[in-house]
Parts: sequence; structure tokens; C-alpha cells
Amino acid sequence: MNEKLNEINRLLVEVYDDVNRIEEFSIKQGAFSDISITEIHTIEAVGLYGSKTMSEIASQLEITMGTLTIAIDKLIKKGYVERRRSDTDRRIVNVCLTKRGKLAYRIHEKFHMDMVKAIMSDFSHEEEEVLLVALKKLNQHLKEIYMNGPKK
Amino acid sequence: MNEKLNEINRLLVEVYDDVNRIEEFSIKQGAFSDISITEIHTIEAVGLYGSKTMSEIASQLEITMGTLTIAIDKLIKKGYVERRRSDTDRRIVNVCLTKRGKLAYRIHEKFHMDMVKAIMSDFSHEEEEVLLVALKKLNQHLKEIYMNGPKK
DNA sequence: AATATATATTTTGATTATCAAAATATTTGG
DNA sequence: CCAAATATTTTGATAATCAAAATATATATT
Repeated sequence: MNEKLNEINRLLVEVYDDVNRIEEFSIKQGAFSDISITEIHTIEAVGLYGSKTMSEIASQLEITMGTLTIAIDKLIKKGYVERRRSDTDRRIVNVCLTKRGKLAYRIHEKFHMDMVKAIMSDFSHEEEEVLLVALKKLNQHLKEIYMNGPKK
Repeated sequence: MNEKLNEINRLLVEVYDDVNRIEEFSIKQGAFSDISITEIHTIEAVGLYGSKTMSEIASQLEITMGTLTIAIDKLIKKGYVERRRSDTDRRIVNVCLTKRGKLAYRIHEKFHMDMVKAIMSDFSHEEEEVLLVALKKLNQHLKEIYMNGPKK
């Protein structure tokens, strides 16, 4: 019994590490080698459509606004995002993607889709369904653990 | 079709982020709040039994030896590992866990097991089997992507 | 309206994790 | 014995992060 848990744990850890490495690798190789994974995630959080405030982005990424300010400064320098003060409330800063930022977003999105496609191509339709259900449960459970603390 | 891929992708990303947060949280709350996730992973790489050389640990963690030197310095200060020069080849440094290091290792291992147990408790025996197979395939696939580059 | 309080963001000062390249110490092959 | 190889550490740099202080603006209260 414990043996199976052990194997699942090992597989999860390996999958986790691999995803990390592959994502890192795909960025370093691609057309946008001047940005890091962290920066791609910031670009993702800004989103394709319209603009978001600093607080919105920071809370979505679960980082402080201080950290975000620096991240956005750098992304502006590199030409991926724009910063604009709101006209209606001049405390608020609106951030949106530039053309280049949107392109980076789309390419990263495609990378993710290709990865998932590659993974799924091995599965039968039935297995696919089970995996979907399993992932939902897994996700649900992790959220619960996160809410209530990991104590057993 | 694309819709399902999208959902699987979203679930995978969420699971990934949750695991990260939960692991972080579990360390910060527990008996070893003076070490980070990175440090726990270094402790894991040193391993419970015997000792490992700096090169072995660095290559396992895929970090440079310079980075590892600093990490080990800090873990020694905090009392989790010991450094000893080999008697047979005085260039080589052997690192092993202290009592405290071993305890941290075991507690982190238990955390992982508890998490997997919590996840699996929701699954029927059949689902469990499918998940195991799915994880194996997923893992296999990721390794292939990693080897051949993520280009489709 | 004037002032106090609240809100949104940036700045400051610090820490951790990381790398590449240079330096050091030791071993091994000729 | 010396040159080359090997194992590690040191150095100098950068990225990502936080908490707390500072700044700017809006809102509420008297």
C-alpha cells in the first residue's frame, strides 16, 4: 500500500520538476530569450485584453506590490508592457501589454497547449476522461489542503 | 476539442501552483521554520544514508557548485549538514546530514506522503490505477519532450 | 473648505538563490 | 617532477523577493 503512495509521490515530484525545466528551456530557446519564467508569468497576469491595476496583478501573482513595481519597470524597459496612470483616479496605475507583450503571451500559451496536446496524444478517450476527473479532484483537494492547512 | 485541452492545461497549472504554495506553507509553519524550500531540497539531495560529494549533490539538483557551496555553508551554520574532506582524495568534500538534518528530511517526507494520501483518499481503486498509469505516461512524455526539445 | 484618514503605488534597504569565471588545492599521467 | 585534470571555493554580478517607510491622491468628517 505504502509502496503505491510512494510511487505516486515520486511521479508527482518528477512531473513537477520536468514541467519546470521544460518551461524554462522553452523560453530560453525561443524568440523571447530576454525574459525569464517569472517575467512570462507577469505578462500572463497582465493579460491580453485591456489593462489591470498594480494591485490586481500583485494579488493574482501573490507577490507584494514592491516586487511587482520592479518587475514592471524591467518589462517596460524590455518593451513588453506599458504603464499608464488612470485619469479618473490618479493613484491608480494601469498596466497593459504592448504588441510584443501580446506576442510573447500567445507564444507561451501555444507552448502550453502543445505540451498538453503531446501528453494527451498518448491517452484513449476514456483515459482522458478519467484524467480530467482525477485532475479536478486533485485540484479541489489541494485547494482544501491549502485553505485548512496541511495538518492531517 | 480545444476546450478540453484548455481545461486540462488550466488544471495542471493550478495544481502546479498549489503544490508549490502548500509545500512552502508547510515548511514555514512546521518545526523547521528556519529553512526554505530550496534548503529542504538540498537536504533531500544529501540523503539520509552516508554522504555525498559536492559534485554529486550539485548535479542532482542541477545547480552550479558555486551555488551549492553557499547553500551548504548556510545549512552547516543552521546545523542541518556536516562537511568533511575525504581522506583518500583531499580535493573531495563529503556532505552528510546531522541528526537535525535527518529529522527535517523525515518530516518533509511525511508531509509529502500525507499530501498524497489526502489526494488519493478521494479516488476509487480503479481511478487510482488510471491515475498511476496517467502519471507514468505523463512523466515519460515530459522526459521525451525534455530530451528532444519542446518543438512539436 | 480644511484636515484627517484611507488607498494605491513606489522607494529603500535587506536577503536568498543563482550564475560564470577566476582562484585554490589536490591528484594523476607522462 | 611537472603539466594537465579534477574538485571545490571565492568573487563579482544579477534576479526575485519582502517589509517598512515615503509619496501622492482620494474620500470622509467636522
